[in-house]
Amino acid sequence: MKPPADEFQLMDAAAELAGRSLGDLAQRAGITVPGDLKHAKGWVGELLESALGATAGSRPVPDFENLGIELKTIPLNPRHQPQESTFVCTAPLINTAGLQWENSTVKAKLNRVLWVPVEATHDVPVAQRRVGRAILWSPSPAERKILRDDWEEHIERITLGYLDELDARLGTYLQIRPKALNSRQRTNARNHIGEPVSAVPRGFYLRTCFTRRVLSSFSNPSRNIAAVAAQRPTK
DNA sequence: TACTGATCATTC
DNA sequence: GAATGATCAGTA
Repeated sequence: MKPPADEFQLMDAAAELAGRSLGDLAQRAGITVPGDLKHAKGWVGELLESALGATAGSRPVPDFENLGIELKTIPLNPRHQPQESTFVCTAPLINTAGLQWENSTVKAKLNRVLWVPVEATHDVPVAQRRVGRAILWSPSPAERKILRDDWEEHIERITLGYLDELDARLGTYLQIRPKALNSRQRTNARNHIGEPVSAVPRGFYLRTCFTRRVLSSFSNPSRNIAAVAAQRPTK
């Protein structure tokens, strides 16, 4: 699939995928469907990237670089709600002093996201799972503020060298969790007195409750309108 | 059953 | 080695 030239081409391509099965998409792309995702955890995401012409590869930039749009597949449980957290990007553990939210990778990636829901019921064979309607989303001012506050709290802990305190329970919407080959992997970091130390690599993740909010606001128009209205300054 | 910490595959 | 794509699986 060629990279979309603009947002409309991307949305057309995404709309064309709605209702199709992963087996269908894989066949078109000439890709074999894995029996399960245990040893192919990124397979669905990569299939959708291929189907929509994403270009970023493994660089820390949005998938559709020219459009500034990030592609995220979102696994749905049997009730068709998001069932997993969403990886955003690697968390920096060194040289974090002076980092600003405005220049952060998190902000760049979440500024505009194409969410593509995909059925993820374990009982259903991977090939039979269907793609849902894609949503082109940007954070509301209220969401932006919370994401920024979360990010700044995490970065401050890292900058102060309190890595031991980094914990998935911190952060309202944005959390930090291990992002590694295994628990033995290490990367460079600094402790609270500025000495070089080794630490498990971390990543930023969006909590499941956050993606549930995002999707439900789109599937329930009145709720979405209410959310927008609530942000309008009263006068 | 929801959530956190652990893990798997691939690319550059 | 570090970035991407995530889901798995044990436990609270």
